[in-house]
Amino acid sequence: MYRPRDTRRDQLVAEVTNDLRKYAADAQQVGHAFANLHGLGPTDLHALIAVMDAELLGDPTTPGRLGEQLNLSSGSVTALIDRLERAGHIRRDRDTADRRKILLHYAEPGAALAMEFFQPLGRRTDTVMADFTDDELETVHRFIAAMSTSLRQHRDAVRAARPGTAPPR
Amino acid sequence: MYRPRDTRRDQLVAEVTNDLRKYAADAQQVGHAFANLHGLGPTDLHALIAVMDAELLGDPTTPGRLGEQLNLSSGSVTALIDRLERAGHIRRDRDTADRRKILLHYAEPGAALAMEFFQPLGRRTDTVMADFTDDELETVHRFIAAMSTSLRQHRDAVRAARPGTAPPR
DNA sequence: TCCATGTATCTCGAAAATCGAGACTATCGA
DNA sequence: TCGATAGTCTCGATTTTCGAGATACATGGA
Repeated sequence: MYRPRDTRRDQLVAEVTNDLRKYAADAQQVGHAFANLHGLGPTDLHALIAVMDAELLGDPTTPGRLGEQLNLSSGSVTALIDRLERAGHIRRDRDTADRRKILLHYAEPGAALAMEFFQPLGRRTDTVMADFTDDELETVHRFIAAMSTSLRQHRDAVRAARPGTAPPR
Repeated sequence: MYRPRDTRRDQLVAEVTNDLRKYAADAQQVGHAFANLHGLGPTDLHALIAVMDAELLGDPTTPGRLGEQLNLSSGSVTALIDRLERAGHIRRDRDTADRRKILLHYAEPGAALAMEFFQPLGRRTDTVMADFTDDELETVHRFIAAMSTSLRQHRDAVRAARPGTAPPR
């Protein structure tokens, strides 16, 4: 079978694949920088992001869900939350509806630090986006969203094949 | 000053920003799935990715560089490499040019597992890319590369602002 | 050549994070 | 009300990481 190589198409696919890997690595580095600045371990960083994400979506996490996301045992989650609460990054609130649950909220000292850290980054990314037309951003949106979907499908397929890990909820 | 809200533009920017965050989170989940499948901790996973990346670029890492990337002390790096070597994922080779250095290579049992895991994902992403024209992929490439650059600039700016070492955990 | 200095990795004891089974409390359905 | 279940926490054991030396090789100058 004939497989054309070195076409523009091949090169583009390779470049985009590479871009994605590099982007993920760079994002991680930025996270690391933030964590180091505030004396946080890698787990603490991921936890903060998860808590913030959930709160932005209007659906605060609980220790249980956090543990699933980060693949931590319940004991580790308790220790983790203790740490973050002691450091002033998050706050525990009991759910008024189901009083077994604890809702995790971003607390003030930490939120302010995060703002200070990420605001300059936001300005940079705004500048980048200014170089793209609406239609181009639409294309980017379509692409990344589709890639995300692929990732999730792959993850679910893998989990289904080996029922060792927690299935999706 | 008048700031238009809810324009298509605003919505696009918000969507893309959200896409990027979600993509990073999904990629992380996939990594987690792989790690769980093979009994690897989060550090081990990052280390494997770094080793593989470096090798693909034709410039194998060393324990020292790995420690910098993962923010690990030299002692932890040694333990980490011991672990991965014992599990058959990587291999130590002494550099013939500078015999103080150790070059880290992907070893066979681990490489095969990674292939098996990621090949289906590659097929999925190929399918996604097939839905985009060359020009669209070019746009995506330009966008992600520019975003990566922003991330690195931000990271460097932050590092420059706070020289010296990270505060203690 | 020889020595001083610097770089790269490893050793080892102490500290920290994580695990996992069990306890405790709250909720929900019968 | 009672039993089953869900969500979180406690605590001892295990794993991972830290960080200060120790060791080995490299490099440059006297």
